[in-house]
Amino acid sequence: MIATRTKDLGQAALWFHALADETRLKIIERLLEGEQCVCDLTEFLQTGQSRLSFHLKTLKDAGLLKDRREGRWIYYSLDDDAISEIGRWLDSFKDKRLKVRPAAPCCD
Amino acid sequence: MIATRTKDLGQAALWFHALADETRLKIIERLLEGEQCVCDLTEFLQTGQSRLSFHLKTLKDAGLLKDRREGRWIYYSLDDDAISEIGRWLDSFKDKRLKVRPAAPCCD
DNA sequence: ACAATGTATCAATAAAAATTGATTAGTCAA
DNA sequence: TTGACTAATCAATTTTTATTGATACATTGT
Repeated sequence: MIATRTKDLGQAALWFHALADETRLKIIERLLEGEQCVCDLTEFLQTGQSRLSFHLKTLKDAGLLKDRREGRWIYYSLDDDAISEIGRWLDSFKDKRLKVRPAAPCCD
Repeated sequence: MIATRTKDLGQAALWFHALADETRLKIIERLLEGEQCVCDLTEFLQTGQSRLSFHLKTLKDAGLLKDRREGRWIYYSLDDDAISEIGRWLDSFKDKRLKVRPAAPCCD
């Protein structure tokens, strides 16, 4: 269904946009090791608090991260559901790759 | 090695940026079916020639597409090498996911 | 209640990316 | 050679994102 596919593409575009930044990829790479509090990430990334907060929000809004407060600290972690969804989406993409159609001539 | 990893992240960010747009994803989805000439893509996407050309260039610059001229037409296709590279990169990412470290307390 | 700490949010600005229309550059056919 | 056609590129503008510094909010310890 066109509508569904379009919606999927929109969602995928959001995911990819969130991933299209080196700082955010560093965050994710770090979170692969497990949950981290913002203060640790700040130190790890050597960046301003406000800037980090912005990127964390970007990732969270894209559904890639979860956060949880514990006392004054906030811990971020990867959202495993989203990660799997992305994996599934990419697989479905790969599937389409398989059915190659005969070369089309062009423009008519 | 840090330097290498950083370079990889930079490359990945470029890939993801190219993928972070619904129009470009539509192009790729279409190219999964095989090589297409620009005129076909124009019709398929129902968009302006200049705009399409911009997005094709974006994808090509990211190394995701190849093009080839045949007479007055230019055909675009997916660059399989790049696609595999992305796949491998994602797999290496997944691998890191496996070695989960014990939960760190926080900030000291 | 107050001060200190960790983090989000806001407002202003800067930087990057996308859109549009016009122009240019190849290719073909008459 | 001219004209028609396909597609890239350019310039101007608009839109979107990112950065920075300031401020606000929640939590904790005193």
